[in-house]
Amino acid sequence: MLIRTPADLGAVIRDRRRQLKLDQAAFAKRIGVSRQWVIEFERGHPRAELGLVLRALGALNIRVDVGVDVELTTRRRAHGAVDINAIVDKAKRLGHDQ
Amino acid sequence: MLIRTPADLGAVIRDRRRQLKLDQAAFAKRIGVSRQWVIEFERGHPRAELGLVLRALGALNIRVDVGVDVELTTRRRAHGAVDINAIVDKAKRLGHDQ
DNA sequence: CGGAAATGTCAGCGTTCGATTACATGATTG
DNA sequence: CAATCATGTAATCGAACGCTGACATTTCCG
Repeated sequence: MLIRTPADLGAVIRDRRRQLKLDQAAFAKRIGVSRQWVIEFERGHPRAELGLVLRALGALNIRVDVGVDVELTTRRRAHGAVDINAIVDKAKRLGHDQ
Repeated sequence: MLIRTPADLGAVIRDRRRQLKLDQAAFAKRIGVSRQWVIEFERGHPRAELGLVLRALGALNIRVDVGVDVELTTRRRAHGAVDINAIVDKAKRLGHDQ
């Protein structure tokens, strides 16, 4: 999923956390933050600390990829799958904006 | 590129900023932070605010993608784009597990 | 229904962010 | 060399983070 805002990330994490059947307390403990933090972050807190965010993502096995727009930064996927995503992404971009 | 730590992100941004021939001051101004912030962030500051980080990435036209390992979670796009990704992802998922 | 579990809210508190300002070092170039 | 620009360092300071702990609310089953 394409991330644009902190709220996007919060939603992703919440979904994933539930998918893994973790409650906020267990999740918080696992990444070493308070339950409060989880609540605020899932709500899209824009000032959450980067390090904690990355820990949270890692704990849920969520991959973070960054790459420049069109050229360069070819990405490979975790499992030797098709790179159809790359193709699709490129197509979408050309068809839309930026 | 796969992001694991704040330092990874700092490096990406620094590279990209230079690629675009922006100095720290101009870059900082563009995203509405102090030059100090840029310095610390490029150095890998782990407690940088998520919102500012995303703004910085956006200002440099760096995409941020997140996704679960093999299975994936998402649907829900920011702007009405094709959901081919979802389809592809689902297909991949069916082929693998869960 | 009733109670437990999960989630959300509130209020204090120490710590630290990020802005600001000023100066120091580095690199480039005339 | 000297001037200029880019980058790094330092110190102050208000604002906000994230933690703790207690309570409220919602959700979920027996």
